[in-house]
Amino acid sequence: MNIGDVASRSGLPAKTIRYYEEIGLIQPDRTANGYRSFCEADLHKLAFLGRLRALGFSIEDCRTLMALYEDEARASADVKQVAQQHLERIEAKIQDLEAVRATLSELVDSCAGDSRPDCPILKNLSGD
Amino acid sequence: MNIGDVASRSGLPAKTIRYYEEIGLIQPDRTANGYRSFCEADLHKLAFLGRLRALGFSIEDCRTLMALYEDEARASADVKQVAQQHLERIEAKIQDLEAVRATLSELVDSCAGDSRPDCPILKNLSGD
DNA sequence: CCTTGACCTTCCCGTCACTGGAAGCCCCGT
DNA sequence: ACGGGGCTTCCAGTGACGGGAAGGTCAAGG
Repeated sequence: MNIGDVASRSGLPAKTIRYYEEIGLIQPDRTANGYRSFCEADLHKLAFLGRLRALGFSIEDCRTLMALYEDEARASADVKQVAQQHLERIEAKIQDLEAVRATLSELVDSCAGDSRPDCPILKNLSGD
Repeated sequence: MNIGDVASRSGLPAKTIRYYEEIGLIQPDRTANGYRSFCEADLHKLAFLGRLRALGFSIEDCRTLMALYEDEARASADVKQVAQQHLERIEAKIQDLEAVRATLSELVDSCAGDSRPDCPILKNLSGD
């Protein structure tokens, strides 16, 4: 398979696949003409990476999880720990965003939103 | 005031303040020796920017809001629109993160997290 | 008067995970 | 033989800074 094939089959852009090779997440073969040559296992890995990234795992987490994925002697506890930590980061981020949403929501509601210049949003944010 | 003073009084790092000058958000004076010289209005603007950034507004939004803040003839509707759009982006992001949280949470719960290699997390994410 | 140390300046590189684009090779169909 | 699409590498840019180097400036202490 050429890169275009794995790109369409994995849903990842070709650019991203080249980048993943560059940083060592995958090691596709090369044909005589210099083209990358992907096997089914490569495709499988790329799909795996795509799902990890869609869940917001960092590239470093992906590297760790990929190593665990390929390690037949892994302990599931190691996988769980990475996922758990990521879950905690996600939950913290949700909390932050909810605080922002609450503040913004109040500000938006407090503003008439008409043609007059008086604006409680600016008033509040500029320090009263 | 030198940059160190406004940094500690605004809570923004000096690096950030220089950056804000570089991109035109503020225009502090200079003294004869080349040092930036900030007035109270500059400090006020920086505090304003700090609050906007803490709410997650982009620099471009900050630029717009700063212009509206300085425009005595603004319409509050323009301010409200910027805030409203940002609120919508925040809400969309919260939704995304909550979907991720739900998925991750299920995965984490499904994994025994012991010394054995069997891992529903990897199984699920690698495509069953 | 000299030095020390804290402050200031600019400049350049690094972050993270790509994305866009240029220049050039390769392969297939007509 | 040629045109068009796909492939290659390399370089630059993204957003919003942060780290650190090299060097100028200022106030206080010896």
